[in-house]
Amino acid sequence: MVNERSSLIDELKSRGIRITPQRVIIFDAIETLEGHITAEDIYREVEQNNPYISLATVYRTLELLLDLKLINQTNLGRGHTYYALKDHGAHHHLVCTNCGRIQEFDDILFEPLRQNLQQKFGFHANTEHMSIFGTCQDCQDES
Amino acid sequence: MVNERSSLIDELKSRGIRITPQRVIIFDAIETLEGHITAEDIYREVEQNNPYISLATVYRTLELLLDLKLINQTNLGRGHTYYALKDHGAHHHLVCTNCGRIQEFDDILFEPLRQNLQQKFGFHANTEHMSIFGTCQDCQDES
DNA sequence: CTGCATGCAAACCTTTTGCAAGACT
DNA sequence: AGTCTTGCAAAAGGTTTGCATGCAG
Repeated sequence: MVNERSSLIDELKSRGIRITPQRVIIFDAIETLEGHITAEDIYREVEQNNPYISLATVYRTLELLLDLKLINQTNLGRGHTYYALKDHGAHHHLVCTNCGRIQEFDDILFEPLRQNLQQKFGFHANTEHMSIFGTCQDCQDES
Repeated sequence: MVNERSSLIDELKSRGIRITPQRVIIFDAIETLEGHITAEDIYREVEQNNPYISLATVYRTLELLLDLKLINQTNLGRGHTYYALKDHGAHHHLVCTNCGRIQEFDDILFEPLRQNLQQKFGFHANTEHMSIFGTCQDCQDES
């Protein structure tokens, strides 16, 4: 019943954490969906393979992955929490507050600011997953 | 019953929007509290002057101010929505994910990144209210 | 006077939790 | 076998909404 495809599974196994069918299916869904997704997204994806996984299990699995620091958690908008695999690489998001579109940008652009914050405030910015709100090109053109 | 102190009131009046005692009190609270506050913060502040304003009215007033683009809305953590007056000046926040402390930093530090985003992606970053998560000096020293 | 705003309480939505039953190792 | 995980349903927390009443303009 255990599917070896997922790198998350190996990770859990190596830490001696129990592998269940539900977890395997949820991991698959997370890896299939990519990017930042909600618990609901995962639930809907999972339904296609196994209609009997409960939303509570999705949340509990996400919590597990958070504890293991294998995923990130972000609040991009109202009422929804978004999750993303960490090995997705250091990158940040430009969230258009008009159309909702999300673009990624590389961590390197963030480096100067990060250094400044470290120097001036002794603040160590978590550079793994930042979200910047604003207006994207298309929406600027429209107005 | 109308209190002229608030700049928000003038703003609403000039747009022909109805001024009510509740709105006046809520505006005062927002201006007194400053910074990013939750609906609950406002509600508690308001209680001191007038115990009979309902939470629903606070939310409806915040929605009104959002529509008029007089305030910003942000999600700093889980389950809470934060609001801030836009005229609070351009500044950003360093949120320590360890101790919860919030420091402000000036918009000028953000300028290089903003220019980069504009050039490379045509993305107009909303520079009014950014939050960066990380670890503050004190928490780094502890570990 | 008329329409918009308010208060109250119920509805909503997402997320969390208690508990008994079931599965992994 | 023993412990951890799941499902279900209920609870929780923040936010929104319907409706009758009340007030601003």
